[in-house]
Amino acid sequence: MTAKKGARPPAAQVSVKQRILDVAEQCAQTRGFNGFSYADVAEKLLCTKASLHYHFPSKAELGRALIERYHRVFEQALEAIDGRTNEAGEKLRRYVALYDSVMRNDRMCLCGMFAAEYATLPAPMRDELRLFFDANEKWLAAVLEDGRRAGELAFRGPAKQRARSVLGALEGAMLVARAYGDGRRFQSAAKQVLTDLSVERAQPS
Amino acid sequence: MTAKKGARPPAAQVSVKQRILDVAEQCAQTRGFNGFSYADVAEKLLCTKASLHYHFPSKAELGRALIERYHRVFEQALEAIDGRTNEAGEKLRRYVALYDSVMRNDRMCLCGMFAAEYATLPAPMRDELRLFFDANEKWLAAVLEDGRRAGELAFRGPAKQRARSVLGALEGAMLVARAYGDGRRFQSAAKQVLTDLSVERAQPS
DNA sequence: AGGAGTATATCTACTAGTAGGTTAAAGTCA
DNA sequence: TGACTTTAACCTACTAGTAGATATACTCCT
Repeated sequence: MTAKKGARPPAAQVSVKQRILDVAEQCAQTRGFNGFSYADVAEKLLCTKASLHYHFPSKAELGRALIERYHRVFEQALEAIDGRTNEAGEKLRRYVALYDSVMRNDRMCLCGMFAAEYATLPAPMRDELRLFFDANEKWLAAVLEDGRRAGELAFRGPAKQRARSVLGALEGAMLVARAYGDGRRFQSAAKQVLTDLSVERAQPS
Repeated sequence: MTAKKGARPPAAQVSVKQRILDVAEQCAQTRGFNGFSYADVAEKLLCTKASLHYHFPSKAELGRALIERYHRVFEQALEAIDGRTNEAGEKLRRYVALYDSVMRNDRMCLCGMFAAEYATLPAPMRDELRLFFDANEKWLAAVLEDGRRAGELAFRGPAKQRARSVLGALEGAMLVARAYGDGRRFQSAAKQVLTDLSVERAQPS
């Protein structure tokens, strides 16, 4: 342990919470919400369970905070994409790259993982989870609609529905790929999602 | 309980195991492998945990048996499809209907659920799980390849890769749809998967 | 036909370990 | 001093799994 006893400077308060979330997030993304415990996090952080309970009184609150932060960071990434390009195809490629970076860290999307455990989640986590998916679908639908209008993308039906199936396809590709420990499975599926949306459907693979 | 003590006729042995698997399967598909316990199953079956351990000594063995049976039943369903039609598009529609019936029972695909928990599963379950996905991909790839050759389906790249992305898209669509308790989300995504493969891409959705 | 023996199936009662969570005391620092 | 943070020690509930008793039924032997 780096410091065995006592308080840290108040400026460090944020940092401690962040580090707890960092470790809990890694656990949650690899093992699921029901697959890790306060004891697991405490061990990795070299602190006691009680200390964790000080910052996050209940596991439900910890889980809710995990989704909230994940959502926030993701939203910032989407804004960054919007600020970097106006081309729909490029936006989608960068969107997929976000998922790909998760896979490269040997993780599953936090919210995809939690979606599987949905029936066992406390209500606050469920609500927070849907907000994440809603935001993803909203952003995707806007990109798809703009891309179609600009002639950059081609697909049929409402953009909202397309957005949902794109999101589902990416989450599902991660899900299965992880059972094979093979990120290429995800990448291959992701590429097909993009190809299916592009006007010039010509890539041989 | 109908009979509190003692043995049942040997013919009942199979039936008891089946009933245990039935209940455990329902639990696993709704709550995940880490989301239910022997106690949960025992309560629903009106028997004791010890009785369950008699039939399935460890939870790992119970889980393995769950996947094995699920795989077997699924394989039979695929054979039934093969025996009923030779048209690739029709086969795919019936394949999707298998997933849809799972959703209609308010469940997630057993193996999709377990895939999320992959990192926490005992080795025998992991192996059994991959066999299920392998079999699905193999069947799908054959249908896709045949359908393309017959001019019934249109897609680019290796059929095997397409099969994987179709499987992933369906699993992912279930995953997310469950968070909204809305089977139509799955149905809409599934329809798009089929449309993307059909030669006459014309449905307005 | 009547046991004896064996296999099946279940029970009660228990173990060791882990889950999330609480308490009271104490350390640390502005 | 007083707010903040951490700790040791504990609690209750639950986890998978085990031990041993017991009830039933089938089979084989006399």
